[in-house]
Amino acid sequence: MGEIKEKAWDKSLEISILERWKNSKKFEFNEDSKKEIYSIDTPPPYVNTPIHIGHATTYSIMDMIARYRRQKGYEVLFPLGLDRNGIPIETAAEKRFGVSLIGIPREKAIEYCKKILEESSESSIDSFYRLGISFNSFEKGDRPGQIYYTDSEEYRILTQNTFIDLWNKGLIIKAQRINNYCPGCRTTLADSDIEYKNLDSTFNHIIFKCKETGENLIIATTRPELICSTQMIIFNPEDERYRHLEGKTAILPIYNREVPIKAHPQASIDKGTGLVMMSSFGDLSDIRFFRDENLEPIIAIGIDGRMNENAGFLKGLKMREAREKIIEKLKEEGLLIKQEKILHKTPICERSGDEIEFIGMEEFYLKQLDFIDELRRISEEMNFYDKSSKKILDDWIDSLTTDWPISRRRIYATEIPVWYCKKCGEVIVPKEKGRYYQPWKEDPSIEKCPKCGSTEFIGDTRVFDTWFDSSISPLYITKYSYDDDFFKKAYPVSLRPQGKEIVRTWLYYSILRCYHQTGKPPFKDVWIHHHILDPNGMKMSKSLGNVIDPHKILEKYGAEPFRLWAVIEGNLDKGDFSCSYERIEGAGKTINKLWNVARFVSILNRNLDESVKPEFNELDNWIMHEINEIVEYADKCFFEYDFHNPATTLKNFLWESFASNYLEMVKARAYNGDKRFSKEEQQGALATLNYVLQRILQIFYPIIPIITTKLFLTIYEKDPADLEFPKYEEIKNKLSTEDIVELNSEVWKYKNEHGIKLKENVKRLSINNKFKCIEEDIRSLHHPESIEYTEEEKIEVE
RNA sequence: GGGCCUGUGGUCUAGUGGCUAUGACAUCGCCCUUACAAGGCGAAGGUCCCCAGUUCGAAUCUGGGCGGGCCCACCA
Repeated sequence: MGEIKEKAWDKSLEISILERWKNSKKFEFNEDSKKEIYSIDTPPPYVNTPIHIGHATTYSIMDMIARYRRQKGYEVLFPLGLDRNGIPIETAAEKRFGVSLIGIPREKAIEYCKKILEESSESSIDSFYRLGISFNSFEKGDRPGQIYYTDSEEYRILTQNTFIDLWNKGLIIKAQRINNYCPGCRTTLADSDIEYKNLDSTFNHIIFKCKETGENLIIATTRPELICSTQMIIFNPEDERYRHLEGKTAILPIYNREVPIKAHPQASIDKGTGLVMMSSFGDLSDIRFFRDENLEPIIAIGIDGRMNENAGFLKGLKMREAREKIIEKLKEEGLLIKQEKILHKTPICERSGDEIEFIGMEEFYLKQLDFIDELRRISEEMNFYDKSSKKILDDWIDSLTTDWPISRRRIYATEIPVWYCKKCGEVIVPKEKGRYYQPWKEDPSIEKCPKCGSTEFIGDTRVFDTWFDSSISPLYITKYSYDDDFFKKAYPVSLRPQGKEIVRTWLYYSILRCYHQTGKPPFKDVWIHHHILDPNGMKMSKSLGNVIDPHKILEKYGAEPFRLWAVIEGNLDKGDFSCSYERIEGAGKTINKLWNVARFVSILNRNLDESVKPEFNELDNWIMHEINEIVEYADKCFFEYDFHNPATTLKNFLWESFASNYLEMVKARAYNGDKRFSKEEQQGALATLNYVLQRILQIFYPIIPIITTKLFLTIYEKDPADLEFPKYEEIKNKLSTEDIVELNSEVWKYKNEHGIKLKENVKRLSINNKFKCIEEDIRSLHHPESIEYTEEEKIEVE
């Protein structure tokens, strides 16, 4: 038994515990353990950006999950992965070194990316350490539980292996399709890479001619540069104004090409002039329209983002320039009769912010539309926390309309392991798995083309979409294709914790990819968290400049007030909540209260006498009963990833029931300075204090592990990490919390109103006879000259 | 345009049919009480967004309206 010396908890005390964890390797994953595995597929944070408050919060909660599961006897797999592939790394390198990675030798470009990765130092790892996150390891390596990089050879090999599998199963298609294309990143994008933004645009009213009647047809469009690729003019079938045009022909201005006019419900009567030019392609709806109507697209924008020969005099211009030029020309010729400013929901690239174009290109696709029913079925097998989050996934699956384009014309990512025969164009995918392929700089491992016998090949220069990598993290951490025995034990992964905003990417793609590889769902449980907002309830974003750096919070308050705040403030799987410095500070008060309660108990423990058998009274039974109710409640909630409600309950218990009421009433008995109590009664008080305190510390341990470890080690010389989660014990009690609180409150109120000091006497106390069993405790706290017991519930003080 | 969520004292929040609506922060008053003044006790503060309905009874259920948020979508 040790005694707590420091008068208050201070964040400087955190370091010794953090060091202890680091040095003891306590949380390392033991592959040989006989325990059931509980695995967590942590979201790999991007390495070149420091973690923000949302990361700090959600990783803290993941840590609570991991620690609780260890208390419950699981072997917990809790690795940290770092995402190091993709466009953000390239962009960072371009910015840092002032170069464009496109157009320079690829080796050089990769070198720049590696340099920026080295420089980015992994400050996030230090933040996780300071938050007390109990990852299995803080060292990089290939053993289960160690830190992994998504750009490591092992990870990239796994990505390529899965591609080879998919290719062999016929699930990869190479096809020329219309794609989302980002002119800034110069690559094809999936629908999930796109967001919509309200941008200013101009509605241009332009004169077309009807060939048969010679009348002017006024058409409003935001994309005049696409007149050259227009293949049809439509109006709504209900639109009286244009019904006579059905089946007639329109003549495009400037280009003088003839296109049919047709009634079609996609045109709405009250938009623009009611006449719409259908171009290839102004937006996604056009793509569907051309497909449905069997129209031949005229592609006018090239992969360099410039107009091509189909645009005639606009050839070579960028889209914006072309728009200006054609507007000028239309004005000159008197064909532009009106311009109005509108806000237009414009598809833009999530990464670069450039406006998306729709361009036909040959890309690799992973089939997904054929599997939608299966994906829905295996999604049913996973438990969602909170349940309502599953709808985000269902909605996304329902809205899929195309297969997943997985090839990107970029540099720093996993290479697509494909070569082409120079002579006949045959696609060559390597047979051998387990090697890292870089087709842009090496030859395939075959001598000659199986089709034409040619010996000359050309490697594909493209890479995979970053999600094609990160979607197999559940396979990687369970050593899929590297260690079959381990994989069998560890897959499916127990938990996927992730943000709601990447349900359509990370979660969805993980389900798709793992389904293709294993036929099974990747996870047992999915915990979807919402967002931490700024103090004004606004989304935090770099552009708004309202991002709160967790380093500042850690420096000011330390990890523990922050961690407690993260679960007290709200239920992150039920909704967003705001970050607030005052509340974090407020949580610090509870940390300090816990410290002092424990300190007080540790001081009272000087009176402990193991040789005396403790005798418990109804006050002791009451508080022991109460803490056991919380043990049971917390166990149930923690199991379902709810830390908020038990933390709130336990916090109130600590302040009210335990500190303000039980401790105050039992002080005299625990000291027993004037020997009013028997030795057995005194030991009953001390045993109860320690019983309750240990349980409080153990329930709080997953949430605030640093202070609870410190206290437990000092007072009880045990590490709570080595202890099981406390078991519920049934303790019969006669008195309730309401009884005790009401009694004390009435007396305190009376004394307060009558200017009587707390240790002074009151004349008479009239209380229900149920309190008789704790008479001495009541006497020693309130000092009544006489006590009357009645049948009434009413409490009277005089 | 569609879907989901949401509206409770100054601020945040609990509360899915029942006594006088929970708690925290902030405010005010009193108090050094053998741990904690980063504490204790107490007080003040609310038309539970609005309207209508169901019910003996509505913050809670239903319909409508207003406000806020998020996601999705083919508006030229």
